[in-house]
Amino acid sequence: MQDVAYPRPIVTVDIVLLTLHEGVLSVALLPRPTDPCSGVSALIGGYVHTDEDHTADEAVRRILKEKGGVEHIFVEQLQTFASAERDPRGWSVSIAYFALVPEGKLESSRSTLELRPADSPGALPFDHATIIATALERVRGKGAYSTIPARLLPDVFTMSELKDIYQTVMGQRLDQSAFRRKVSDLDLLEKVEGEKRQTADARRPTTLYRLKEPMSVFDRRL
Amino acid sequence: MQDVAYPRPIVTVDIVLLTLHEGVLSVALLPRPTDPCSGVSALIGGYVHTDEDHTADEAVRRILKEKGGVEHIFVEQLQTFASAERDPRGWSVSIAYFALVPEGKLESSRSTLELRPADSPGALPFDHATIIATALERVRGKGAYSTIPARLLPDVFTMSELKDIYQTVMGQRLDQSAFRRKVSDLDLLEKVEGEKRQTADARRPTTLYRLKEPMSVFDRRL
DNA sequence: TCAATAGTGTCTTTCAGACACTATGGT
DNA sequence: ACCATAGTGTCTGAAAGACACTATTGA
Repeated sequence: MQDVAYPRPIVTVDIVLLTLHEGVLSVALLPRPTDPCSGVSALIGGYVHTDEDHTADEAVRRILKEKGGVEHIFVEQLQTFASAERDPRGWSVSIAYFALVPEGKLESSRSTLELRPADSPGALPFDHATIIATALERVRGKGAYSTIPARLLPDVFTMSELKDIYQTVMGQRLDQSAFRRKVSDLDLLEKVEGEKRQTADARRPTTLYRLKEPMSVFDRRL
Repeated sequence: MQDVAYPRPIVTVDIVLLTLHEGVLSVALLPRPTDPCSGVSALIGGYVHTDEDHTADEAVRRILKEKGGVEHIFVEQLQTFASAERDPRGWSVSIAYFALVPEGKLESSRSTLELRPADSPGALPFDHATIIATALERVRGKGAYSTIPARLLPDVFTMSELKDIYQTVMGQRLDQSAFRRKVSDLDLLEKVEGEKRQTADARRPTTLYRLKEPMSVFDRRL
């Protein structure tokens, strides 16, 4: 590490905030307030504030709270996109993250956020379309081997809802019986007392569950 | 993205260059030429040269060639480490990569590089120990589901050597029969004509193979 | 009692792991 | 002929996927 002569690149974080909207895995976008592509919908993101953010993760949590109105949600680093061409302002580094939020938690900020299907978000500035595609790939790839998809559900949910979320995220049908078997073998859930029926069209009451661990990875697939 | 007032962080890339040395998965280190921790062994890395490197990947390839004397090897982005504390120079971003190289390709630069067991690299400056641990985790986690470990072998190798590499990387014994079956099911290899025996102590001559694709990922484990 | 989901049981196929076996050719 | 490695065949158990079956209760 010699030469400190090189100009420092711009450093931002960008967040692919995913939620389930009308049964479709969707990404939350925000109109850009400033400068390049002002007013155009783009990923939630911003500069790292070197005075207040100790880490990039903290910058992400701050930005999610300030600009997205959400906190205490699942966040994971995705990949870093760094090149001379991705931003008209010059050499830039985007430390990209993805985050999952149950739709309910977005209610307060629904007026400012724009939800688009994550599969086909339409045209986006910079390389944001690529970042979203990468996030989807990660979520789908890791989904079957982790409790990540469950982070799109509220804290308490039914077994069917859990199965449905996995089906939606993975984009494939799952067998109910096998799903139950695997979930209980893996010992991921704990029952919530005071069981009651949830979905309007269920006749028989359903057991409600909650995740035991905030997040777990396994090597069997669900 | 408002406020451009915030000072820009330092941006570097750091590379966990792994190879097999005396049967042990090892990491290649380089004495730091300058400033903080000058002379101390650390990961191969450097500043992004915003004038000549178009992307972070290019910076990595340049640095591997300049400082490690290797090129045309497997490289993959690992994770980005970014915080106010990881470097005494201030808020810094390290875009970390890992790379795999067959030991033979290191010969020319063996005099400058220091090889240490990747599992226990000893004390290292900054957060480099954490970066190495993260790289190992990735290589081991992804190893069983990809041809990544094969990148530690020369282009041409025997089935036994391939199995041995997987065993070493994964740190567990594999069944010869099952390994052969899976590798041939997955259709990863092509035979190399002019087969000959390689390892000194083999009686019967062995078929030599080469990877069909530069890199592939599957969802069965080897 | 019927509709609709909750939840269980079982069969078949596939794969992993273990291990015994045969094949080869340099020494 | 020996023997260490190359390479094959087979058995067992676990898990995946498919699907039929029973259970429950509001309407």
